Amino acid sequence: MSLAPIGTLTIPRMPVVIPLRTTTVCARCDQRAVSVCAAIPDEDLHHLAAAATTMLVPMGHAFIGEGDSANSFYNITHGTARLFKLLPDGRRQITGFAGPGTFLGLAAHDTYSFGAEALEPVRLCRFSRSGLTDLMEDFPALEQRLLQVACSELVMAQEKMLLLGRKTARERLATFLIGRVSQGAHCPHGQTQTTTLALPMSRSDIADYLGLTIETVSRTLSKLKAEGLIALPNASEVQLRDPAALHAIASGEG
Amino acid sequence: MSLAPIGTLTIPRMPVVIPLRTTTVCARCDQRAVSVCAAIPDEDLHHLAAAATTMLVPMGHAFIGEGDSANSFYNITHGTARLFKLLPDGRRQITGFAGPGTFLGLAAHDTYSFGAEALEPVRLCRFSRSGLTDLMEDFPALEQRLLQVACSELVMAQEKMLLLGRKTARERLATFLIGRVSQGAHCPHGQTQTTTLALPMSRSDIADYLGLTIETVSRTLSKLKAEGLIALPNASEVQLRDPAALHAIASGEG
DNA sequence: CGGGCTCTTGATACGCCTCAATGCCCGTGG
DNA sequence: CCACGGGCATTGAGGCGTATCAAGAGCCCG
Repeated sequence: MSLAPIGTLTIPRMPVVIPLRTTTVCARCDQRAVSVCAAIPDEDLHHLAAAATTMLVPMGHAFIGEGDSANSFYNITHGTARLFKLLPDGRRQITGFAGPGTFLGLAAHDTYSFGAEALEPVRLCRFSRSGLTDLMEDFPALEQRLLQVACSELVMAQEKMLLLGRKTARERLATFLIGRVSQGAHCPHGQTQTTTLALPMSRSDIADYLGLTIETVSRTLSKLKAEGLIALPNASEVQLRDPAALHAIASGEG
Repeated sequence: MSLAPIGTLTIPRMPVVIPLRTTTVCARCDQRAVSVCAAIPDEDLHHLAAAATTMLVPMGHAFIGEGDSANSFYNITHGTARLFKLLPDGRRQITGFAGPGTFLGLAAHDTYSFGAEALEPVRLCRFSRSGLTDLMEDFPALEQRLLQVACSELVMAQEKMLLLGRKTARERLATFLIGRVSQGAHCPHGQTQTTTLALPMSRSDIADYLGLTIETVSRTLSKLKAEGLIALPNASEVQLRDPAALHAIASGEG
């Protein structure tokens, strides 16, 4: 198997996705309500299931390669993936983290303009390009839904441009943390008043997401901690002690 | 009229668009072939014309306000506009320059997530939200076209994130110049071998587009000029003396 | 309990920003 | 037609924020 160096890590190249079974059960999918699949009415679910294939991607493995021909679309049902673009010398920009309910593949013409790797073990539904096209013809609501999704992505992309082009490291981290809350990254055992949220990604991922280095991410988080705005129980968890203040910083008023 | 300070300039707020006439002639529109309107067949053009209103926006004036309720969609037929987002303290990120054929308004939910101002005198077609919705119901091809446009915008947005997050000033300028070529910003009187392209935007606009300052933009252009990669006949024109080298720099190999 | 990893922290360097002055272009008015 | 003035662009000097280089701390897992 060929290996592609990503920072200090080597990520196995495709094909690495593991087909689980060809009969996908959409009726029992707990992500259907929040995903594009909600556009298909209950009585027609068998059409959807026929077009989809459930797959499992091991942690750390790629399932979309930047530049590969875009033959498939994906819908994540479990786990988180990082989406990214690379420069020839290895510089990486993570364009987003895709969690359950996320539809992937819109940002593609003939080839994918981004890569995708599983941050955690990822389960997803795969649709062939032709299969999805057929579905869209039969269910116009699906196409409307995809347009909504694309518009929503576009709004987030512009927000991200503002962050990368004009915000300071401190503002970027605050924006990232506040954004995680609205994305529903709450920690399962978060019981207290203060919002506890999970960071399934490494500092390196956060850095490449925010256009910074791991050192700056670490330093900035430490500073926010010293100021009492956040707490860091461990490297993969953050407690927001003062969400209002963080929000102010994120929007450029801090 | 209320004024909003943008840098050293004051931009008149809406309403500033000037309705030209209610009867829009789509059949004679020279932008139809390249715009979303191409999705409407010739024999149904009267439906399109009925839904559209032609408008003229004076140079420097705003026609979309960030945060305004998104009641309209626009299709630019002449001139160039800048699209941008602002931070409370005035920091600005220009997300894109919209030229003839560009469809505007996709990146909107209930309110616009960006502002738009005419860089040059701009002529555009305005569609009401309901009017466009009706058109999409009658002409599914229009919705497909909008989805294509959205996907294309998404690809460009991700490219821009890579630029803002990971490229140097030199690489950003090279990317900008090369990008202008493919956007067809060739100078009308560009007759020589070397590509001459027009820069209708100010250095300030370029800086806010690339996440830099005007000084860095100016310095970097001067350096590229000193190296013989470009020529600067005047402030609003650039000649690409070595497009190949610029392309290499833009993609991170320079 | 050790090895290897990520994360953190420190010292220094560099690229871009900020502040400031000069130059250029172009429209205006004498 | 040319002198003047204002705005934008260019160029220079210095400072700041983040990157880079380097070392140590914490954590996970065998």
